[in-house]
Amino acid sequence: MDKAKNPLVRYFLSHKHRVYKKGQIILRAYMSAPDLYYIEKGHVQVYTLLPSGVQKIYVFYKAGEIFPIVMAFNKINKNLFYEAMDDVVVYKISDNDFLGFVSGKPKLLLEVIHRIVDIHNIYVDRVDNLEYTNAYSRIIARLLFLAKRFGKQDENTVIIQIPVTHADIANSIAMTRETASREIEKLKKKGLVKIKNRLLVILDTEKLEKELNNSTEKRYL
Amino acid sequence: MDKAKNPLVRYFLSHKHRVYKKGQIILRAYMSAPDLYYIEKGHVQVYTLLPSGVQKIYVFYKAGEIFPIVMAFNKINKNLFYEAMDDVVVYKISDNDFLGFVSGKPKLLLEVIHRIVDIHNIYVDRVDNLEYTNAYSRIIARLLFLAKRFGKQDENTVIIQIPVTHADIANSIAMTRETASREIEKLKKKGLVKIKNRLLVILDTEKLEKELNNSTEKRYL
DNA sequence: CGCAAATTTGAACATCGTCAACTCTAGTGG
DNA sequence: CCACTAGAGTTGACGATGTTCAAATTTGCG
Repeated sequence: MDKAKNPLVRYFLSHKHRVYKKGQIILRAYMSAPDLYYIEKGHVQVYTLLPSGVQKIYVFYKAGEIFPIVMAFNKINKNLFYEAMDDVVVYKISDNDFLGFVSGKPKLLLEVIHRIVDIHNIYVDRVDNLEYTNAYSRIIARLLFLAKRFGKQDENTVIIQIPVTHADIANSIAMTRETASREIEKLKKKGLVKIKNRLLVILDTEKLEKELNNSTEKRYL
Repeated sequence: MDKAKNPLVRYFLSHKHRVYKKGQIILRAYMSAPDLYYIEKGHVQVYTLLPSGVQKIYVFYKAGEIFPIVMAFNKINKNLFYEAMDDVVVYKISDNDFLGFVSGKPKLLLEVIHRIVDIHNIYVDRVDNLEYTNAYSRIIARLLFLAKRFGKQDENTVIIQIPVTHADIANSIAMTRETASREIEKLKKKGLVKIKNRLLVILDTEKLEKELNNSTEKRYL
């Protein structure tokens, strides 16, 4: 997505920017038609808070993405928190401004479609992920997903460039922190992943994919 | 969605219709740009086949819906089967015809957005559903979802008007058929659901929602 | 009526959640 | 530069829950 040439992004960039620090809530969407944000820098996590105080994480967003773009076209409202995961810079516009800007413009509407489809693909992946019934497979699937979405090639390893804790991972795949910890430990011992500078590193993506297939053999093969 | 007034649906209807019987595969999407179908009558289930032969069900579609609309805008391809669940009538157009027809037309593009968002909402629900860690909650959440999407009010009960087996339900929420059976049995004994004409009937939606809250108390309250 | 599909049930076993205690790490301030 | 602290991660024991496999039973359709 070339920012300079993209009218939708340019429209966001023509507004005032805002800066958030790790842990700050950028948006709490509980009513309809919340403002829309373009992420210039950093990562944002979306979660709902269960009565227990446990976070149920839906998605991680990264620079270049717009949220919550689906809500601009949705009647359904959920009580969601959008929280900065590191230093974040966003540009904000109102739901009305956004709809006004794209309305009647086929090219922009097509871009909106593609952006919604991108987010939809993330959810399809989530469903695939959550359908694995054993914790080991779920963790591997999650790591492969994070690598695909946030990974940076570094020689023949992939560094997952997003500051996620074990708790974050666990909260996003219906698992406890302890189990996530234990399963990641297994992967470390097998030489499939490691930690470097507080970031997860996948040492061999192909091997990890094979491990995922093997781990589901009992049930699925 | 008023068919007579809807240009997109009218466009589908101007093509030849096709009829399928229960169990027939309408579409097998494994390459890009598959044809698009408008469902005039009946239900269609989408699944992938795991190496074991087990079905992993993604979605159930009903009359008035278009599939696979997201694929028209997607680079990602999955090996999906679209199978008739009962007598189905569809109208088919090619991916190219579809894109040609909507391109440059803001009103149609907006309708496409809304249709994609509707499907997206189903997946969001799926994720919510799968995040429940105990089988009982997962079953209840699934039944409430099916009731919302396929339910017909009948006095003060809701009949789920789609021919799903226990295996179908189980395959869509990462559970074995046996467990689904046992959990549904619990619900029957509690007088929350029953079977009528091979269809699931929810006797009291509010009570069932309360039951869902109670069943998650330990973990979430 | 008979068959195939769908469902039910039981018992043994594996997995994961729970709880509690402990260790490690990075960042803070003296 | 070190001590302190809060957050993050690790580990073990135990029990609850769901899977597995096998067998019996029910259901609906031709």
